[in-house]
Amino acid sequence: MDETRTARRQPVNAPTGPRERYRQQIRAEVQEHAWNQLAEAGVSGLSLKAIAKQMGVTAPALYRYFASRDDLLTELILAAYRDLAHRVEAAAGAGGAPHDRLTAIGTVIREWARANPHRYLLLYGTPVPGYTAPAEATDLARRIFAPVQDAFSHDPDETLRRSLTFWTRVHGVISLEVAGHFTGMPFDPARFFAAEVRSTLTDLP
Amino acid sequence: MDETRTARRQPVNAPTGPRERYRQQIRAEVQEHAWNQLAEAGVSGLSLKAIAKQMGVTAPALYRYFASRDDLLTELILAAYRDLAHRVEAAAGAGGAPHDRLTAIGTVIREWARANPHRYLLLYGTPVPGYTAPAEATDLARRIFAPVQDAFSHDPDETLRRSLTFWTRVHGVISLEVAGHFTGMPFDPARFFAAEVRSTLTDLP
DNA sequence: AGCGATAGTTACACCATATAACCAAGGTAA
DNA sequence: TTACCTTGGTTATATGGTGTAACTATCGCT
Repeated sequence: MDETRTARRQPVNAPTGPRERYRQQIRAEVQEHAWNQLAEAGVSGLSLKAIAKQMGVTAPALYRYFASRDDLLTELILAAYRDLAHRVEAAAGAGGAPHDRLTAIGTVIREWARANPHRYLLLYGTPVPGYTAPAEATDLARRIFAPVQDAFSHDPDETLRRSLTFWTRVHGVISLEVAGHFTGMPFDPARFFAAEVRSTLTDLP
Repeated sequence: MDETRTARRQPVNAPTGPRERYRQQIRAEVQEHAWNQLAEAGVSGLSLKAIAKQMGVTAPALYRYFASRDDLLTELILAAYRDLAHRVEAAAGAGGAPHDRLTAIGTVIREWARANPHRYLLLYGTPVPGYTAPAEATDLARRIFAPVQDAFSHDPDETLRRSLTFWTRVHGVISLEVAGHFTGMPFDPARFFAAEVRSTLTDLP
């Protein structure tokens, strides 16, 4: 292996040439189109061929950038996890009393889910058939859950139970809402969600 | 139209000849195989061709029984709704105090969901892309929700709020559990679910 | 200036849905 | 009982998806 020659001029982990820049740009463009397809046709409607057509290239060309359709899907999932994790951490990091932080966390999750229903359902909805999440996905899932646990850390014996309660209740409302199971029902999901978070926090000391 | 001739001997709405019996039998057999495929490969792995192969016929033959893959899926969804509706109604119909009925309802839903995760996620998970539920589906969904509302009917002003709270909390735990989001976490989902139902009922007078 | 890696192409194998046209058989009625 | 015709099955085909192989052109780099 003559890696030494390249390694001498480049720190190996930063392969940033014009080619690599172009590559990342194409990858980003593919993911952009993929999100649109996902929003319109769902995960089963995600088609590399259709994306290729929209980009004006043939389908096999995209296999230079993503090993498979599942590979693209994995990257989309990881990107969604990262996005949500950042927002949750930002909401929690703003400080304040634990209950205020939790309210902020719940709010930011719901708003993110409403803005990107397909993204939320991609993470917490029906799992894809034989797909197994990569390690980074579970790491990110933990990072999203961690601020909740942190806010309940004053009583270590009850931290997990309270965190789970908060999570499952928040998810219960959001998932049914973004899946459209509230349509036609005479109530305001936003008010209901706020009330649910509030009552959860007062019931969980 | 010469419908009069056939209508004279048969009451039209009961077409029960040898042909019709065979037809229903084949339809049932297809749905049987479909459930297995659904359990193994998810909704996107449901393949008419594969079912046909398992049944020893060619794929186009099945189009005599189901107009399309979506049509088959619709029937599966309706069958799942009917099954769950029957069980919930049975659990609620057993009588007892409202809180006992609600506990029975929650338990039966969770057990049904754990026994048929794909069925539960088919009803309450990520909705299929362009698919719109038929009227009977929404009717059945209401029938499942009705016993909950009935158990909270003592205070009409609060019935909907309490019913929604019960539903979203039950769904929050079950959906995350059957989607596998609890795997690796150090707690017992059954105990947690029971505690969540109990605390919900004591918090909702 | 020229070498070599890389992005794109076409061609193909495979699988899926769905339709059309055709054939065989079984139920039904005279 | 026989003749009809409805119905279930077939093959052939159009369409569209994933993914691989082989080839070509071009662009970056030395």
